[in-house]
Amino acid sequence: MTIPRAAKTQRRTRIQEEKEEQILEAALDVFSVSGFRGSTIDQIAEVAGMSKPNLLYYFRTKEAMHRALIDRVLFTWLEPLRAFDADGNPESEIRSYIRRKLEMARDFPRESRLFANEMLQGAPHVEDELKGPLKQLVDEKAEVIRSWTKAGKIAKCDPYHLIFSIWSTTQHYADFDVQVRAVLGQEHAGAGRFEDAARFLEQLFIDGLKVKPVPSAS
Amino acid sequence: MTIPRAAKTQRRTRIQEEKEEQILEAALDVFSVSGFRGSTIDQIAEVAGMSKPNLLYYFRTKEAMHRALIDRVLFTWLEPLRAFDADGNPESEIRSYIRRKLEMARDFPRESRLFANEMLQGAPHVEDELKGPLKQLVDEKAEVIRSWTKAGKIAKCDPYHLIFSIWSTTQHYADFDVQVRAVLGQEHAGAGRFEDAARFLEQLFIDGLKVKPVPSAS
DNA sequence: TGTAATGTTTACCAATCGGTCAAATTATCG
DNA sequence: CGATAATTTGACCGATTGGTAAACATTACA
Repeated sequence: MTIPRAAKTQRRTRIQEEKEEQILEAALDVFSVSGFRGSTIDQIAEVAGMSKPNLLYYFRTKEAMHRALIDRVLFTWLEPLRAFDADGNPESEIRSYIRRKLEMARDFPRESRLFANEMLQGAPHVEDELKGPLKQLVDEKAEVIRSWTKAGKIAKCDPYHLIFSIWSTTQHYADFDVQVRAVLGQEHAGAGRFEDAARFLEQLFIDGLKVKPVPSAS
Repeated sequence: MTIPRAAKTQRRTRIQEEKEEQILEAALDVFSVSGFRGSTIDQIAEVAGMSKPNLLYYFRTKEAMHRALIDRVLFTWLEPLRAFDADGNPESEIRSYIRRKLEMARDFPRESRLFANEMLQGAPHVEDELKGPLKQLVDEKAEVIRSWTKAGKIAKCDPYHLIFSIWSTTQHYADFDVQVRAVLGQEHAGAGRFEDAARFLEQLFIDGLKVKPVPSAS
């Protein structure tokens, strides 16, 4: 037998793991910038440093590569939300969630852009994951937040939109990095930018969610 | 003379205006979903309901079409920020800025996605506009906000990151519309979604920016 | 109306696209 | 070692890409 396609093998060899890793790494580079339609196998092959047919030996189609990449990244991407603890102190939980999301935007901007690209295109490849596992996780955490508002631990607010606003503000620093850099210019460049953003967002969300004193008569 | 290209004409005819409008409308449809690289002239031609060479009669290249589209959209897109009034009441200015941005995300989601796509790709076609006119406008408005914080009218905060967070939270509802829909599901669907988002964001930013009472001794 | 400028389309081009194939090369293991 | 399976690649395929040439159709206007 000449072609026992890598995907069909029972045990994955050392070479398979290495090469698949190498390919997905390159694919992340390319897909995260140009999206699915705008990326070509040749680009990925060049970045990966291997021939195009070699890529297609490990992933049968461009779509299979994209699929595998999204699946792998989606799990780790939701890690911070999963860590959200119902029993913790609301203020510190929200604070550390923002921190973690912001760190991910800083340390894994390509992953953030990969998803952003997918969303912009209407999520043709991941709509099921959104409506399934993602929605389920968010529903669960939204319930936690709602219990906090009902207990008077934080201000009354829509938990879903709270989550959306944390997602958007933090991921903005990865997805719109060019714009952020252009607007801030050289004067605010460097490592300080991350700390500035963290400080601002923590202040905004913590103060914005503090329980308001009931206005007394007069 | 056989080919006095439309672009070279001094006076624009009625047909030129109509067709260019028609083309840019279709281009917005396509570019906003697939980005520059992922979009094809054929797609745009089909949406516009005209032949490919006919498009290229009005815009010499795909890049020229994209360029013209961005230029036209960029101006109106910054309108809400331009309306930001230094002499107004801080709270109501911020509130109405959020409102306006959110309305734009609702009414012009394609324009929002067009920019998002461009940013994700590293803004290869608009970096100059970002570093020039955009930065200048933001610098100006940031100074207004800074004067408000110094006067004690709103809480001390970084004005740039405040603007970023308003941009990201509002545009999120256009750019990540699929995700928002998937997570909220049917129960929160419909027109109410917009009002929910507006209520949440106004609360978050207004309360988050209220001046904090100086903690007195003990 | 005539005619010159403007607008539109069919046919086409070279380059690139996703993907295949068979031959060549390398790793694995008895 | 030998042989079998796993890996890699150059050559290639039909379809699609951005764009052109030139013939054809329509409009504007004297």
